Amino acid sequence: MDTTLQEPATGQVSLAVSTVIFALRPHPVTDRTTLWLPLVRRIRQPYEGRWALPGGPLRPDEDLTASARHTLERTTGLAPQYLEQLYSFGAVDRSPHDRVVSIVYWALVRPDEDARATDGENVEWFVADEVEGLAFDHDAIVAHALDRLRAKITYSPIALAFLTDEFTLAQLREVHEAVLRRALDPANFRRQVLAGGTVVPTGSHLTGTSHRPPALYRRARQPEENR
Amino acid sequence: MDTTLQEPATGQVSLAVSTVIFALRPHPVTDRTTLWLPLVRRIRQPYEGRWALPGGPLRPDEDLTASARHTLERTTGLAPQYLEQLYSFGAVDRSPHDRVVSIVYWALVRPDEDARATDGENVEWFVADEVEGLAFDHDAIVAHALDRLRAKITYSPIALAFLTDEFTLAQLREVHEAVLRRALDPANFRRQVLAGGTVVPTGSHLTGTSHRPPALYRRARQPEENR
DNA sequence: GCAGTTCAGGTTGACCTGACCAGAAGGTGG
DNA sequence: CCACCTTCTGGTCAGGTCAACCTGAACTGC
Repeated sequence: MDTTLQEPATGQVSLAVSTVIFALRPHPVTDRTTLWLPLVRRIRQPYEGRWALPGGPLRPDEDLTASARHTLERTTGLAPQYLEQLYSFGAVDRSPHDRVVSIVYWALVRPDEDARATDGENVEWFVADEVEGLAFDHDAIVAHALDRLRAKITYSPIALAFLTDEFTLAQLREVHEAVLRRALDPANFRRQVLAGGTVVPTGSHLTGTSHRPPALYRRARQPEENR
Repeated sequence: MDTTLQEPATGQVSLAVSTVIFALRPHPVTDRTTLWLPLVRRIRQPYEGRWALPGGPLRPDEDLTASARHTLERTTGLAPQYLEQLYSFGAVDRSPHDRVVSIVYWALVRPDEDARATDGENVEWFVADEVEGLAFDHDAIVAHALDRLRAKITYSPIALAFLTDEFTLAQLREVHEAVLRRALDPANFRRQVLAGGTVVPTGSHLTGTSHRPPALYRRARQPEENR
């Protein structure tokens, strides 16, 4: 239960659900859009004062995803656009003095939601690739989530979860570039995305730019959502 | 805890570890090698008399993988060649009257081990694609495990976990064909496998066959094992 | 020695990918 | 109004991958 442990359930295994929440924001130094995630400062032993993934104990009347959703609501005030189970961590020594198995979810937050997000108590956002020294085995969990996100964005249209309903191909490409941390050829990217059939043009164009107005796109009827 | 539930821990969430164990055996009708898995007959309510995945409660002093290993030992008497976490299932209504979260692993067993396997009590093997009517949500879990196996065999050398140390490319191809349920071109398969660099020729050949003796291969130094 | 079977390697064409080029279509500043 | 800049959008081209097919090699059994 990591963040809100009450008493050490001696001899018993307790179950927690934690969530790695990703959003895209400009990097404080380079100003390039990068992955951020919210962490919660621990106010109890063990690891008091250290940063940890948001989470809490699983309530008996609550589904796993519902628990992850509550965590998201509590820390960011948001309903996630995308939520998926990541992995379950259960090494006997991952928490001192008690035995905690954590089922970890990961979520993607859209920037428009992110803007109106309200940070909960003791919540602070960090650049995902720069976090370290977290409580428990959460460093490894964050690394695992980053791996999964970077792997999945190459074969799945999850990048759309970072965008609003209408977007330009340049914005979609920017999401990919931020996640993969490398530049992509605009022309090739365009061809691949359109061939995939996951987005369709709306017909209208974005105006007010200081260059040729780009076409707007919308996600196609999503045949399969998750996994 | 699915198989060995003692008392309904009222108001509490209990944690079980179950394992989907795959082995290759000839199909009883077509005689083609296909995927089999062992199931355990439930001797208690709920679902008394129904078949279920082998598993048991997680002990406080036991890692998740260790628990899955014990399950494997108990039901088949074997140490698995390959063991990986599949998914965690935790819907509130997946078990009547009590709340059970199951962390599910999947394992691959080599045929030579399989041959000397001893089936535990109330254990019986079934053709993986034909099981249905299992206890709890185990039908869905088996389907999930099959999906994962079929997806992963296309981009990962896990097929080797179904083979002994030395093998011919035809045997390796037979594993792929059994899992994917379709024939593969021998020449193309050969090229892909050799290009992948996951197997190396031993130099010797298999003799005693009624045709040209095929070369024997061995798995290369495995750089990354799991995941 | 011949038939049958499987191994092992080669060829071909379709397709995908990344790198690159060039015109189109807007705004901006003089 | 016009040169210029930026980005969008479509096209080409070389290299690699993959499936389908073909052919010779090597062994056993009759």
